[in-house]
Amino acid sequence: MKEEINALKTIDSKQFQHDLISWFASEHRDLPWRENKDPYRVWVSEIMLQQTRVDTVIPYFNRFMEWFPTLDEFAEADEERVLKAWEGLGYYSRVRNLHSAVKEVKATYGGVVPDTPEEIAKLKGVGPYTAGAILSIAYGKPEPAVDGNVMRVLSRILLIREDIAKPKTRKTFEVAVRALIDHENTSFFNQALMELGALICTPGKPACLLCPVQEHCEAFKEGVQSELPIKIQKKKTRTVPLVAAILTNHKGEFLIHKRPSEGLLANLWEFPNFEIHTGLLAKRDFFNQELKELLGVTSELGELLVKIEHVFSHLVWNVDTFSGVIPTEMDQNIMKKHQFQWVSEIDLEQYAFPVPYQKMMAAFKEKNM
DNA sequence: CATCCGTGGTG
DNA sequence: TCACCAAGGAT
Repeated sequence: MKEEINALKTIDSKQFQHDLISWFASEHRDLPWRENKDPYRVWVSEIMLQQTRVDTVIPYFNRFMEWFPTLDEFAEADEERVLKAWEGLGYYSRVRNLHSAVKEVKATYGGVVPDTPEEIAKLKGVGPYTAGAILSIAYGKPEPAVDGNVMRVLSRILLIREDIAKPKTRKTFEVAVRALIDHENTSFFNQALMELGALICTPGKPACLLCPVQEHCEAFKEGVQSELPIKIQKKKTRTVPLVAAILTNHKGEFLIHKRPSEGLLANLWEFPNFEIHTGLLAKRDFFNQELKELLGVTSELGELLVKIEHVFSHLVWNVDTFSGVIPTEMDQNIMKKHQFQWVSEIDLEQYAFPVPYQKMMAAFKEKNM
């Protein structure tokens, strides 16, 4: 059963384009990635903005462009620096995929971001939204860039009641955008839809009285704007108990561990920690049992340093964190094999740590001050 | 298609 | 306090 978008038959698309783009031209925010149309800058900004607020992205984007001003320079950057640029932003596979894709662009396309849907869609981390965003914003191609904003805005304007949580629903909105998009200004049109969603047509109570396309909006006519979009999703987060320790040696160096290359927080660094799968032992004893089994050494742990609860999108960590020392020498081969390193306090700054471990270190420094 | 993948802001 | 969210993509 194919849903039909009835409102597409009656909407005045030319007038809609004009009202929307005129509003955007005068009311848009001055954001750093809007300084020019450099496809590389557009690309980086779109990846950063995935599931992430504008205010959060701005400082990261500015620093990223200082560190890696051009596509070529980013392609040559080393992995550790790349992860450091993303530290704290979350969804770290975004930047690993971006780095991989940029290297691909340099190698295959001479450093020029491709401008066709077929080529750009092949790049790692570039899905339907990002492909459309780069093509329309940087290259003026009439491609839809359907994100959460666009689905919310158009679900109201066109009275589309499909569940936007379902993957196939995006296709319905792509059809709508193709029917409405201004071929003379694809960049402003797509950005304006998103800007409208961010500033006026917001999730809770949209500011319809300020809306430049109010007269085109079916939901406003019916007074049902707050009921749209339809979105049903379930949420079941499991809680994972962990025990962690900030461990130092006689030189005052810290023991850190590089996480696996796949899965949660891939390739980032952490302090030694273990998931608790038995309640039989005291947490401190459990930690030492696991550490002994893994690295062949025993730590001397102090009192509990801090309890940390960290909420991810799909799970919760409960981490009991200790501080302690490892008084004995450790086998270099075992350390290397399991991706452990001793690093000085100064050198810790070179490594990318996810937020929960930053909290642990903050507590450690507070206590030892 | 459902699940995995971060973080900080908000009512 | 807590559910919901914010310019999604990979598997």
